[in-house]
Amino acid sequence: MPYLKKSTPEKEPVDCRILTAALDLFVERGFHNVSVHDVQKSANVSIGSIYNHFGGKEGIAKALYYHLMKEFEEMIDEVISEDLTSRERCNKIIALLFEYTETRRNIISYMLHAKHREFLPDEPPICSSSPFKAMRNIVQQGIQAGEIRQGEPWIAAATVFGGAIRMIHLRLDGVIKEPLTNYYDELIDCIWSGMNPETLPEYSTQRSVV
Amino acid sequence: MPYLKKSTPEKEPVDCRILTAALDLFVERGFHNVSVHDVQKSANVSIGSIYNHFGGKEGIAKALYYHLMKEFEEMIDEVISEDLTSRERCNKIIALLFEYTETRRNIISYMLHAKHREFLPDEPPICSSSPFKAMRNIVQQGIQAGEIRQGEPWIAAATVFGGAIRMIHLRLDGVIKEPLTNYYDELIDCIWSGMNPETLPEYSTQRSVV
DNA sequence: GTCTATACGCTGATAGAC
DNA sequence: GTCTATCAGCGTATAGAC
Repeated sequence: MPYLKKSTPEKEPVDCRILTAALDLFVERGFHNVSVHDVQKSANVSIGSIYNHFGGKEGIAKALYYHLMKEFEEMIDEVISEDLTSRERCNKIIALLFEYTETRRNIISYMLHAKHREFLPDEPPICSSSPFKAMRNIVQQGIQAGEIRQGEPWIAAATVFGGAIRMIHLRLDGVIKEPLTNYYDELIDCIWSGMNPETLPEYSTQRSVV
Repeated sequence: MPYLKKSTPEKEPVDCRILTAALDLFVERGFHNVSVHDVQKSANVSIGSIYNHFGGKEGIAKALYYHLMKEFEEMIDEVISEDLTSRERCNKIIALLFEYTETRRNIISYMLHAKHREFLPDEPPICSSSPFKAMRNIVQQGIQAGEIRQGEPWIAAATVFGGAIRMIHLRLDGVIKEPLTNYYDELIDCIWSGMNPETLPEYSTQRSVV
């Protein structure tokens, strides 16, 4: 399960050390509250080295963005490549996102806030980037296959993934105290069955669709 | 309908001019890419005046945050004070949020991203702030009243409001091109009925619950 | 209370030795 | 490719006149 592989910080190539150090610092203090010197110290590299590899602080942020985006995309692609229904694919993506929110907190945090922080002015917003497009495509295919209820594509995608993304935000902000994985089954059931009291909870019977 | 009242920029008291100018600049360029001089010029005030009123750039951001938070809270309180069911209250809040996303874009944007931008380090994250708590309370009451399906409070709140908030983000990022108000009815239906294809669309028959 | 002019620290970036 | 030393500019904040 090599989704979003973690780079071991010691004895990695220089550019990897820089990126991992920068990731942690950016997420903890925020991009603008981190100086190149901070990254340099934290990564045990010289300033010159940083400028040689990435051309500056913004260069680091961009490289980080592209790198994580690519891994995210690969994760989605792997889910797509498996033989699953569209609904199962949606569920699996949510399960993976929850899992990585717990185990790779900073990666998820950086990706979710990348555009809203003020670096990367020329980059397209993350929600229009290709992994998110792929997620919307999955929902689209589900609608065409009759697995997901008919409707406007944006609304469908937002309804399927909106609750999960919201919970990730709440968890990252420390508002939700328990691991997200505890909430997975019930959330999945809410997504598909809705919040109407007439719809009976089903999640106790259809556990672990993943 | 005085929710989140707009302050007319001309001939307002000085501190109001500063706040409205700062709001626009902060949202457009990002907090850290705006200097005090920028605010000063845009508001037609002197730097000294800014420091007299707010004590610095962070002071402006905080005052703005508290001011908007208070108005947001009043909006929620007004909805609560009306004689509505919990579900209608949820719907109305979503309708209002959509409306203000279209008409007061910068206010919504600032509030949504306030914590994720790097100012206000000591402030509690916005999702744990009182208006958001009030929204979760409404959901809770709906569950107790049997209007909303039983379940874990966080999941219930995230499912009810998550899709809407997600769409607001997509709209603010320019990914969704149409006004959000166009999507209101169908989204509401998805929230309560779920994405299961067996649930029939109802929104054509129960329009304008607000 | 409002303004202008000024100070000074920090930070991104470069030069040049090794 | 890596490092240290150094620079230049920006941006916050203050001092002090009005």
